[in-house]
Amino acid sequence: MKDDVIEAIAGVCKQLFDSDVAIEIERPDEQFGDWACNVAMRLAKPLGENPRNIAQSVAEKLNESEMFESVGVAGPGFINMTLADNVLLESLDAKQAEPLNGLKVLVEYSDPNPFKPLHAGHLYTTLVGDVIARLVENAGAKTIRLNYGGDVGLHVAKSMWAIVEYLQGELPEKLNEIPEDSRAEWLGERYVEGNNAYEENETARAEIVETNKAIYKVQAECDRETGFAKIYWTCREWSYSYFKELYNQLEVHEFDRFIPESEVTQTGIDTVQKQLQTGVYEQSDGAVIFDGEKFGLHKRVFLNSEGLPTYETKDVGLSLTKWRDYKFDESVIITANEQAQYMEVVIKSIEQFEPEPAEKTRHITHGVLKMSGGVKMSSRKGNVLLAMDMLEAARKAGMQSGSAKDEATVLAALKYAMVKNRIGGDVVYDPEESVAMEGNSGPYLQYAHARACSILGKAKNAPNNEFLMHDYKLNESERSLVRILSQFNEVIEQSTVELAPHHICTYLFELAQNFNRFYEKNKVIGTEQESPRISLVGHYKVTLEKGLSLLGITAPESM
RNA sequence: GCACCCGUAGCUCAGCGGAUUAGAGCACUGGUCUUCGGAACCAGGUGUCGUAGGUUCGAAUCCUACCGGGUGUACCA
Repeated sequence: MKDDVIEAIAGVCKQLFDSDVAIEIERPDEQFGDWACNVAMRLAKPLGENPRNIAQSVAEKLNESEMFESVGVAGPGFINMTLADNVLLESLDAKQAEPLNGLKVLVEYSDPNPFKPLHAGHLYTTLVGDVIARLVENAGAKTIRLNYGGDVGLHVAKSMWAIVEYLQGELPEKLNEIPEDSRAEWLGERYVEGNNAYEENETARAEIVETNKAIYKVQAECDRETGFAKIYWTCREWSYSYFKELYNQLEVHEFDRFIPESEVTQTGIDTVQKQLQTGVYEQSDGAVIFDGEKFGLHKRVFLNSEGLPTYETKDVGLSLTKWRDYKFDESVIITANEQAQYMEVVIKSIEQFEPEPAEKTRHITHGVLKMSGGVKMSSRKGNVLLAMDMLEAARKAGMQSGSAKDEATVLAALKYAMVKNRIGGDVVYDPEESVAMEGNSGPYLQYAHARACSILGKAKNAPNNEFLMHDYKLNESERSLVRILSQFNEVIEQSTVELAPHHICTYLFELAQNFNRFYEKNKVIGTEQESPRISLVGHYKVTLEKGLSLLGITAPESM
């Protein structure tokens, strides 16, 4: 429909002014019509004519078309178009575009580290990533969900050191004493101990550095026999089980692949050493670095003076592993803001010797999740808000308010609160507000859906567009609903292109409000207009459901 | 110091070149009130769009400087 409108305007401009200007149209305020165009202002200069006069002649020409109910001129020279009802109604059946059809897109997100607590930020990044992956998949891409995590490295060493201290030796059998349901918590406590020891105690620090090397050795030798190795593998498994437990509870899409750091480390090291010969990386103070300053970026260490790989090198290994295994068309990586400039350096370095994957990588960064009330979360301290705590906070708020008693509603509340803001800024999470029945919330939308279902359940006939197509004269609130329904595909497309799911939230909320207005004014069941209105309600129901599903939110028929 | 992100109503945010009235939600005040599920609808008003310049027919939106907050800036991630 949008293309038809553009074509019509372009035709008129050609005819009237012999002009080939690119036509752009936008959705204006409802009071101005369905579409608005600013060509007149753009043509004013080249034609040396008053924009309002130009607009006037274009509008007159457009008015001859049956496509429009009316075309007018307003303000400095806007051409405002109101579509004929039947054109608007037909547009509801337009197929959704699949801008990524046939492409292979990797989406990496969540990325928790084994041996470390799953904090609230992981929950946020997981939900954001899940929605982005859904968007990409919906756009027709072959979508591969990746989850990368550090099963080697200093943070693991800190935990392993504290675990061995706790067990009073490399005694894997003593792990059996840890109750199954408190393993994750127990591991989290060990990480905090190890981390504190590393910062406060020099002896411990030295031991942890040794432990770090020992872990690399376990990996290199595929050691599964020594006590130390057994502890490592067991606790690593505990971590992964716990991640999956959280994902299950959040009802996010399954990952196609978990890529542990250990799997890509060697590729990274080999690559960095090879490119050290070519001069991409260079020696400096005993370390191997990439001098990003040549590109206006930072200098970064890739191999430290101990010869061990840093995260940079592992990310090089990860990128090349992705490229080798998938030959993707696009690779999306979702992390917190703090990694923005770091990632630029890593990608810039890869670009020097393997430009294709580097250019096809898109890094999206999000802000920090905060709890309302201003409790900050520091990943270094032990007293952080954990992912499960947040889920619990949502559940508790749901119970207390009585509005979100079941899990479906709690998840809707939590997920919606996480994605309704533009990605990038910090997010302040307020459990009570998220669970609220009023306002811009997940439960509000679920209710708006259930309400429509209730009407549909009472109808004599199933929704059928035939009834709408036969020159049905829409009243004001009906037309308003049709109008916003017709915008769905554009909103999805915009969200997909920008990878900005919050647009969908804004849209769905407006849609639901619009429907509620329609609902107030128009009785459906048992009226003369029952059939066409049922079709309208049916359309609305499907649209809302589709939109929610893109956000990973269920749309129950009743609540 | 340098780099990146952010500063819009009391609070949480959308808008990111256009329409002499800058929008939502929450909170606050009234009303609709036996409704196809009132978890709804309607009506009320708040803003130097961080500050100051600049570009433009037109700026919350683009540019520059400054102020304020956050993050990053070599062996953590």
